[in-house]
Amino acid sequence: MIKDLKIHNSLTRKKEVFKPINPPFVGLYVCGPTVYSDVHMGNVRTFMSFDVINRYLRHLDYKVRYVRNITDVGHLVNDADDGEDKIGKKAKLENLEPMEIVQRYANGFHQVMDMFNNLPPDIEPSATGHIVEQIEITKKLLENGWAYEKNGSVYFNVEKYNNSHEYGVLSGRKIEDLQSNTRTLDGQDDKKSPLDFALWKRASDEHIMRWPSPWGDGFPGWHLECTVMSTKYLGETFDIHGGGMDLKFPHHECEIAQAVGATGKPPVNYWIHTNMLTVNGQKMSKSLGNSFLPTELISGDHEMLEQGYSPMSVRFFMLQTHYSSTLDFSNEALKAAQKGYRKLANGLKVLKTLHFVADDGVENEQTISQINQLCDECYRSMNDDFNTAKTVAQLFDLLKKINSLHAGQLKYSEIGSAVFEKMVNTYRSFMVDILGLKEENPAEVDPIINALLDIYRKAKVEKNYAQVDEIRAILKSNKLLIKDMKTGVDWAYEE
RNA sequence: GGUCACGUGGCCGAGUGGCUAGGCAGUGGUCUGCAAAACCAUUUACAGCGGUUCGAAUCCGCUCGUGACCUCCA
Repeated sequence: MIKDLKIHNSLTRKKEVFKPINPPFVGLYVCGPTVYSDVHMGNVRTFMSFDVINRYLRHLDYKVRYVRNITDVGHLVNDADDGEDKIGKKAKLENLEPMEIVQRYANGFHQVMDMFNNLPPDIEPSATGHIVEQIEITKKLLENGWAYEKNGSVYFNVEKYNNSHEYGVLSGRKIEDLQSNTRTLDGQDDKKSPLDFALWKRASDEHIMRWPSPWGDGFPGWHLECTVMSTKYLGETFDIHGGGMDLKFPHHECEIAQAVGATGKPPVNYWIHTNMLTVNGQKMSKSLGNSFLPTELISGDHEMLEQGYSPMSVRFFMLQTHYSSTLDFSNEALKAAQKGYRKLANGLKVLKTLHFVADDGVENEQTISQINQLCDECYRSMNDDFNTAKTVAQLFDLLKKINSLHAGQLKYSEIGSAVFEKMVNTYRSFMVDILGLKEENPAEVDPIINALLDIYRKAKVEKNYAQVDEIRAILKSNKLLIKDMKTGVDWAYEE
């Protein structure tokens, strides 16, 4: 297996050969959702990108520990001293316990992840489950002199940190620029500098989510949870940390500062940031009101959608683009993706019926080397910073060979059994295991279709074309096609 | 305003110094009772201007345009 994986490291802004700290083990941490509302398709894109990364690392036989958190406290609506917690706010609005909100949206999130065929993480820790650890690291940062307490809140002293370390390494920012550009927000009197961020916040009397601490009742700051949970389960320095590009600053920058402040070590070797999903060129976000929910996309029940699109079509749509590029949503692009996915899925279906049999074909060196190259290129593409778009292109080319075999245009003996097996295995493992594109339609329809096909065959032999056309129409109305080939009759998903 | 990306054919999107990306749509062909599917072939490109180079979509500069981050955000 070709195993020279390169990853674009956001920290160095370069493509680097991936070297795990402790092979074959790999630690992968991805910032999960804040469960105060439904996840939208933009969120889904990020988690899907990391799903493929996780799947590919496993395919390369790395022993991955994939940690993706659930943020259930500490994420504030704004940065003011009396800033409301997102979950607490929603709980008040709906008159529910905060943990009911958390449970509801966490459940929804899991359903969506499952629907798009994302593998679950190995550990899914929550912020509220790690309050003790967050208090401990806050104490440590106070001890080390990187933090200060004011009125029951504890803040990280960014300017002091920047004197001996580089705050802004990840996002490429200079503290002077930040200082001159930071907008003045109301109610930040407790902070020495607007750049400082909260490690621990004092809870006002009406604040629901609160825990006792050495500084009084309060709750942890948002950035702290990821530092605590990533290092707890993956070590003080671990391999890969991922998230959406919009988390680069300030969230991930703060994580680095906290971790370095607490342990003296950089927390992460490779940072991976995925790009945004856009709608008409603009970032999909709840505040802009241009976001689709997964359910809306699938049902087509949204004013901007002309029709519904199946989860696997959407997955394919996203994988046709590199994770680091923006991807724009449009009905045209989605329709094209739906057809493309069906075509690939039909390949998966065809594969089940293909078995190598020695026939009268003559070994064809050119075809053989072509197939070998395509298979190798699948690995090379994925090794090149998880280039799924390029990998998909190889799969389409492999599919042509598979379809040629199926239709009798290419003979088995032209490629030989070894190459045949390689082709079949490569196609299947890249489609199913690595890209996570499974067959969407239930296989249980098979016996009924086969019975219809028997009648169809008989009608064709008897030249009863009226009945032939009728059967085609019946299947077509169920979005299935009949394929007449030299080698026989088969069915396929309509494209 | 600061920082950083991006601008590829009808649409979506890879590529990043010389070698066909791919998908969708279109056109021609093979096959077929007719189709469809499948396969084969094929048309429309690298925002503009200048520079480096034997050679640039790819590197450099400028111009124009779009976006992201700088505030919660995947």
